[in-house]
Amino acid sequence: MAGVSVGTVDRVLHQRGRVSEDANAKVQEVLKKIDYKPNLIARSLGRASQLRIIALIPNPEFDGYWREVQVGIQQAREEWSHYGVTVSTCLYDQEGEEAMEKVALEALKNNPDGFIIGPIFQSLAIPILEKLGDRNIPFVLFNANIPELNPLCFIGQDLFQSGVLAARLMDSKFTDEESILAILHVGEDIGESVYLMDKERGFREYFKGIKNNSKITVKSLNFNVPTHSIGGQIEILLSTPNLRGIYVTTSKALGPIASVLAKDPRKSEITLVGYDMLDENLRYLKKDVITFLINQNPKRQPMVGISHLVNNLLFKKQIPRIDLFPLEIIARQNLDSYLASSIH
Amino acid sequence: MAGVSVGTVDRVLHQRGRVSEDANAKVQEVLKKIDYKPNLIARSLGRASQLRIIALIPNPEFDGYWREVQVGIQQAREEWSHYGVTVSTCLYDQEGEEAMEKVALEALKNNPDGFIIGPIFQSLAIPILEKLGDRNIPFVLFNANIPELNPLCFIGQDLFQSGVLAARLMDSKFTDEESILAILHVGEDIGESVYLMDKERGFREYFKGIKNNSKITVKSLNFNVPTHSIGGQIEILLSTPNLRGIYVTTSKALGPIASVLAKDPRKSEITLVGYDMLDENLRYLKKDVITFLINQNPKRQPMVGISHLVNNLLFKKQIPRIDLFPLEIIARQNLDSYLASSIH
DNA sequence: TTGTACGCGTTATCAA
DNA sequence: TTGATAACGCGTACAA
Repeated sequence: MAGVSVGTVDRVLHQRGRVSEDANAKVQEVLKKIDYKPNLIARSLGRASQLRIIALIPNPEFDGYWREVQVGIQQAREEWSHYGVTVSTCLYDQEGEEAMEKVALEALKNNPDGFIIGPIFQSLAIPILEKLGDRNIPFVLFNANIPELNPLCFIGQDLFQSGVLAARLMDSKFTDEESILAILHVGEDIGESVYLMDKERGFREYFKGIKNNSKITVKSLNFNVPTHSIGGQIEILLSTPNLRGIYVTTSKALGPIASVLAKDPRKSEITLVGYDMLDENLRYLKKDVITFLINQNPKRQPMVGISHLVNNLLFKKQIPRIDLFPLEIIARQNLDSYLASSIH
Repeated sequence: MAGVSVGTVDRVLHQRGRVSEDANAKVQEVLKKIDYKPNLIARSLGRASQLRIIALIPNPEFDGYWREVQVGIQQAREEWSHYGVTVSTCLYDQEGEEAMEKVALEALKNNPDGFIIGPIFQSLAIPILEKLGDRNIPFVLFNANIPELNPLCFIGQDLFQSGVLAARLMDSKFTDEESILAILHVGEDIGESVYLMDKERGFREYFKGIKNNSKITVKSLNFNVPTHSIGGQIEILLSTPNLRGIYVTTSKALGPIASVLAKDPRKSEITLVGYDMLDENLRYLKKDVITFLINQNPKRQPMVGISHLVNNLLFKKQIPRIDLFPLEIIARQNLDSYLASSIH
């Protein structure tokens, strides 16, 4: 249309230089006239280059949340395989042979094009992310953010607001009288997990704005012990008079807590709110022991993260710096609709 | 790899016949060995044919719900434009020059490859769908289903369960005492809209299973009048003693109802539950006049519908007969997270 | 500074 | 019944 060859058009499109003013102008004009949009699909066809992505997540052996994450990574792998993208998963342990740093260094040897990382131990993650920064390897974080190390993008949720929402869901008929509400941080080192504090702050904030807030007492507890041995501590908690609600800030150990509560005669008066649609949680949601779950979308977080990486690295698209997921409320009554839906 | 030409492989892949037993076997074997998956991208590149889709929806002039639907169609149009798919929107009125049948017949003249239809008047839609069936033109329905005419696929929600959920969300501290709950069907001819009755049945069902159900009375009302003149009727309703909740079964006219309720001194004791994140609804959700919204995803319904159509017609993929969306609960506290999220 | 030629995986057409 | 070949939109290598 501009009377020049495809080579010239290509040079104009990608500003590779070596184009005369004249040709440039003619091409630009046509581009505008036809509102040219590149066909990203065709682009990926004609490309020789492969994109190698490393997904670095904790070993999900005994953790339903991270097992879901792994499923999401697998789905992303299939989704992008036709574009010449490979995604390798690297699992790390909290310490020992397979510690985060060792695993990451090993992965770096194949010099990959980008990382997607779920960092659960901040202090251990930082040196790695700094190294990636030095070597100019882009990375996307999900689940927990470390904004100072400026990831290409962060995928997660607004944790403060998540706490506010949990509080709202607890504000039921039973919190009308004198009430005690417990916040439970289970199974994570609270020092490492700044993000759990955001949830707690949000939770407390909600009740500041409520009418009968003088009647409500919020207590927070850290249960940093092996999951299977918290039964005793829960029973002590349940003996608290006027206990009306329990907010468990991680998906971990919600099941064990629910199992103890299920046997308590006061279970119908105690609202239990936690996170994520893990099998064990769903069992207790169906029995009305868990009142509400807030879905953190463990499967979609890495999927979207990988999709952002590909869009940026392969298709040179702009991607958001932060992508916060909706805070999905799951009750017994809408659970099936979430399980059945294909868009999930 | 099989020692035959691409032409032969193509014939095997698409079972076009005219292939010798021998060649067929050799190709099949290789396909299995390499776990062949077709590259949909390349397929759409090398295809001459265009796919023409007609979206047939009511004129959204004064209806926020259907305006959202239109936005979704527009997004789908952009999404698929690079695959040689065109989507034309046809609007119909309830009657007159632009009645559903006339518009549909007009659209048929360009013999399109498929339809996506939001049928709001069952009786008017049936003859059209029958004609499509006769002419073997596939169609996807959304919003309301008419299973007898076997659409290629139906996109929507479980309406009975939607009613159950609405009831659950109303079961708050205020329904502890003697309570009256009102179901409002607004702005639709209830005879045409069987689906509203499903919501009502679900709503009533919930309270059958509840402890103090003897104290709860559920009333249903049809407000089939111009939206702007229902103010008076609402005020009469609000004067009902012990009114504790209002469930509006359509997204229409939730705003006007909320605006009346907002001025009522008892607003904090009356739970108002309705549908969809329309601007007007969000205003009242933020003011705590509307307690919960259930999101029907007016934007995504047509998007997914069109995507199913394309996958089936262009890529010959299997698609579900029914695709039910999750029943998303929107409260003031998680509203922003839904508005901000890119995955929505 | 510009143009040509090829390849990506697939479909479609035509000749053998 | 089979195979050769052009085309789709793009990136890239190389020749002019």
